[in-house]
Parts: sequence; structure tokens; C-alpha cells
Amino acid sequence: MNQALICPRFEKAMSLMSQRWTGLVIYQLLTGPKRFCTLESSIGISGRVLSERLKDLEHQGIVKRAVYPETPVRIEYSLTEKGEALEPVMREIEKWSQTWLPNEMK
Amino acid sequence: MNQALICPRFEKAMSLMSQRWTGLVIYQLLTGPKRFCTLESSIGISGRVLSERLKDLEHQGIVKRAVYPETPVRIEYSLTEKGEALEPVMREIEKWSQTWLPNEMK
DNA sequence: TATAATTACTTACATAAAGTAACTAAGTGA
DNA sequence: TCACTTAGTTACTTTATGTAAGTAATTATA
Repeated sequence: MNQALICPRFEKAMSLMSQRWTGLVIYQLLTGPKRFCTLESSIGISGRVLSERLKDLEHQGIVKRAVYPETPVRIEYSLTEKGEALEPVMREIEKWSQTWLPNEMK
Repeated sequence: MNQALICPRFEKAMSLMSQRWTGLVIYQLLTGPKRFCTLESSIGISGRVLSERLKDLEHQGIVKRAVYPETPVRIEYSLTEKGEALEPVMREIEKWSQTWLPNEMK
């Protein structure tokens, strides 16, 4: 009795976005390429999970990894076209949060 | 060294949306009020977690619960105005998924 | 020359979140 | 009285995430 079955593509997108931290990682990358340690400290995610998420996002073609053999080595993560295409989603979440969530009080 | 700190309201919205199942529950409620068992079977969520999520969403003013003392009792969950306001977010996720995710093959 | 520093991770272990399946309560109906 | 239905809850298991220490490569410092 599966009355209203959900589009599998939507379901997949949602399961992606509903992984803890994934949204914030993408959001941070919307402002340009970022290094591992920068993402780690700005988001407050643990290195263990960040590493896992970045690998996953890379496999899904949402994030790309670039190695610059400087000293010390610099590795930058950025969004692919597929990743950049998530910007409207982020903008709508931003709009909603500004309309419906209270401003933090001091 | 917190270089690019994220807006706390956005962060809160994102932590909401990135809870497992929450997005799908809201998505299902966009098409009208639903009962517990309907959500349970259409989403594939366990009763234990669905109960938890609905309580949480109710506390946040996103979902409302209505009791109809029929036989057997009917309880319907629906979106508040705040919940309905998440529709554009869902539409953008839907659009993205249709553009960027492959159609399931048989 | 040995020690320390930096970045980008990985590993082992602890805690929190989610899944599973059985159970409860209230109200019929057979 | 026993069974059926809905809307949960409870106890227990599995999975996901957090924490903190460790690794490898390269250079800087004492």
C-alpha cells in the first residue's frame, strides 16, 4: 500500500542534502575553493567526517580536488558545475531562515 | 582563526534540513495533511524516528497535529505557514535532481 | 643533526543517532 | 471474549559521528 511514491531522483537528492554537514560544506564552497583545514575550522566538523564527506562529494561529481605541490602541499576543494547548480537551493534555505528563524539574542 | 563564520540562522536551518528524513516528511506534507501510518509507509521511515521527528517539527512550529476522535482515532499532521514556506526549497531540490541526477534504469 | 612545524589525512576507540521488532492503550466489531 | 486498527513507546542492535592521537611528506629552527 505505497500510496504516494516519491520520485527516486528527488529522494536521492534529499538523502544527499540530509547528510550531516554536507549542506554546509557546499555552502562554504559557493564562495570559492577552500582547503581542508579551512573547511574544518569554519564549519566545526571533525576531520574524520570532513574527509569522508569530501570523498563522497567527489565521487558524486559535486566537488573537485586540486593538488598544488607547494610547500607544504596545498589541496583545494571546489564545486563542479553540478555542485554550483545547488546554489539556488542554498539561497532558498537562506531566505527561509531569514524570514522564519529568530535572530540570535545576545 | 574562524575566517568565514556562517550566519547562525542559516546554520540552524541547515541543521534542520540535514536531519535524516525531515526533508521527506515536509515534502510529503506539501501535498496535504497526512496520517502517521501514511507517512511511515510512503517514506520508509521507522515509527520510532517518525514519532521523534514529528514532535520536533511540531515544537519548531513547522508541523501541526490535529486529533479527530473518530473510530479508530485519526490524527493528521500538516504544515503550518512556516512549514509551507519551505516549498521553494523543495522545488529547487526537485529541479536540481531532475537536471543533475540520472534517471533510474530498469 | 635532531627537533619542531605544517597540512592533509587515517586509525582506534567512545558516544549518539537510527533501525528492528515487540509491546501498550483506546476504541470498536464479530 | 478475542481480534483488529491506529498511534505511538520501549528495549535492544547496528550504524554514524565525535575525539584524540598517529602518520607521511616537506621544510624551518636550534
